[in-house]
Amino acid sequence: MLQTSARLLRLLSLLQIRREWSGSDLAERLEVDVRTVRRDIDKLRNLGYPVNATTGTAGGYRLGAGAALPPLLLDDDEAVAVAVSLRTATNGPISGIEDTSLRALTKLEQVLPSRLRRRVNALQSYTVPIPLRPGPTVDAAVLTTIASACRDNERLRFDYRDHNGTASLRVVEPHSMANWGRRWYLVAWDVDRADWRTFRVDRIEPRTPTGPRFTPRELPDGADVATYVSARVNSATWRFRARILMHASAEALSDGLKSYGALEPIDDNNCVFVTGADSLESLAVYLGMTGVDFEVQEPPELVEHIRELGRRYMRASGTE
Amino acid sequence: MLQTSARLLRLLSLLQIRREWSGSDLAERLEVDVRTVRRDIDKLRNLGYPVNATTGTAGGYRLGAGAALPPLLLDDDEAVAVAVSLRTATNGPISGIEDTSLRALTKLEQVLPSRLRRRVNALQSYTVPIPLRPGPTVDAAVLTTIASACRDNERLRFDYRDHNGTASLRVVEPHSMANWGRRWYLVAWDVDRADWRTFRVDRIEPRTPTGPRFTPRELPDGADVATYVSARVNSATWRFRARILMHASAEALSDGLKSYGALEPIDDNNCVFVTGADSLESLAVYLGMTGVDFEVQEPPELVEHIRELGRRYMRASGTE
DNA sequence: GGCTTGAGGACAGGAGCTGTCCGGATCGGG
DNA sequence: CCCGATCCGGACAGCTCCTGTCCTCAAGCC
Repeated sequence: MLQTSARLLRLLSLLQIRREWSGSDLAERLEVDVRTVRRDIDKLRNLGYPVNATTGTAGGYRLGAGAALPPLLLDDDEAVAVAVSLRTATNGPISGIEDTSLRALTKLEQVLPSRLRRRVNALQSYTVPIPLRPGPTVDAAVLTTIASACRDNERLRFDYRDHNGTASLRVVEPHSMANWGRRWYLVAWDVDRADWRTFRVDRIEPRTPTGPRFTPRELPDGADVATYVSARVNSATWRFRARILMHASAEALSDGLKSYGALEPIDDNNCVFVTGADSLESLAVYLGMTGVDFEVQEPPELVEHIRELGRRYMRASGTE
Repeated sequence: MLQTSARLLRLLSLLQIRREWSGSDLAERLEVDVRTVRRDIDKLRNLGYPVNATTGTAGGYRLGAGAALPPLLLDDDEAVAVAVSLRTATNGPISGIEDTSLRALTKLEQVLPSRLRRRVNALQSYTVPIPLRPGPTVDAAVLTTIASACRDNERLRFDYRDHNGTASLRVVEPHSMANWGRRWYLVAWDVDRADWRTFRVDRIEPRTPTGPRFTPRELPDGADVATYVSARVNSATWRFRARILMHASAEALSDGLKSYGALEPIDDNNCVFVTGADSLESLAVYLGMTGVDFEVQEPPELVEHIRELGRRYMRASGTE
């Protein structure tokens, strides 16, 4: 019965909007009898969604936290907020959830009405262009395009700049994407070259529309994606590797720095911070945030950037 | 029929997992006849969800973007990713969606199974504690607690430090929260003081559990929340206001700085950057990111922080 | 103890769901 | 050009189960 199913969804939606509902309130909103509401609540419970009820004068129904997640019923604004947040998270400061965020984002964007998509894009343009972590950021729209193609086994055409800067047009059968370090990689079968290739996503410019569907291939030697990608890009994750002697204990710095690199304790007043970066400028700025004195051990070029920054600050403070 | 409703949800879920499904695939997964699948697809269409179908050999069903957003069916990992992203967004670098993110987050956390909630908290602890924007950050857990209480008309008890640092225990009937500048404010009826009060959320430490429900009151003079809050906190948004003379054109800096403050053009090589901050240290660091020479016009105390930062960089580069 | 709220059994009428069988339309490939 | 695969939708019979009504019981709150 269409009415019944739709009503169940509406009921779930109502229970998500406000915590506590009385049976008669729900009956009024759903335009059915109170008895039917009770039965619907029962149905939800049978479906695994825990609806807690309290009797008495201040009684009512409330949706609780159960074993499984009920379908999320978002309104327009909320959907936009979720999409924008997820887009930021795929480039974001929290490591370990980039690929899952991307999966959720792909799911959401597939069904996002176009008027909402426009709002997401508009809001996204306010994103802070100065990355908190050094390194290039990847366009979230590109990520979702590629992720969809991977998921749906659709051929992909894109312009690619390789590490020398030479451009080429590629037609590939995308296999999967991997998040390594701060970068995204696409593993795909290059149709023209008839071989497997690994592409850096920040160098990809997809062309629309995507191509026809294909039957997926196995990776050579039955390798899984993580090992395959790491074997190929391991060495080249960062342009620069840096070692900094910090004049503070490893514990004191741990909160702020541990997600950016490794801290090797020396004594109560010193430790070594090992990290990587693509841009020495941003690394130099970042070191200033720590509020701690430091000495650069590697790379020597970093010293020059730090001296330049120091001079700029001295000029700004009028102490040449 | 319970089976039917559940099957509709599963169908919607399947259509969100993969883009393209053939009718027989769906029939197999749902363990019903192909004819029933067709009827279910029809039901979804009647419910307003656009399911596009293509005929022919490479045909199939796919869920399209329609007028309304279908219920999102997330798996565990995705739900965690969404929650973490939203939590970050409430403190995040994108202005204009904080309150909506919070609403969506409240919705999600209410139904989040506890095992997932633990994972969200674990991941959240990796959040970068150095804020990109100057100013205190607010704990997302506190925000959702207060937002729930506002939504459900439940009394709230919390410890509060006022601007002098004196602590007090408050019992309030929360009315609503507002996001102003980089801060969160709670507008509430203070039960003990029998009057309206505005609290800064970053100074609130909620006590559990929340109190009993109450019947909501109107704000005095029928004011709306935005004007009410802005009238009270307008002057005190930032601890410091700063004017910086930047040695670059306003256009050149616009991309990076416009969301942090106002840029007043002077000529092709100079402009004034007007902004606010709670911490002069972070403002000093932030100015270094611009890569441009500058002079501080206000406040004078900022100069000292900049000089200190400059000295630290000079020491680090071995140029005392 | 009275009031309010949720829980749930019984029942009758009817709405709608399901599987089966069928003919039609469209697309792609041999 | 034809064949096979796919989606589309009407007809029909059987039967599930949904809905409103009426009723009794249990649990909180004042």
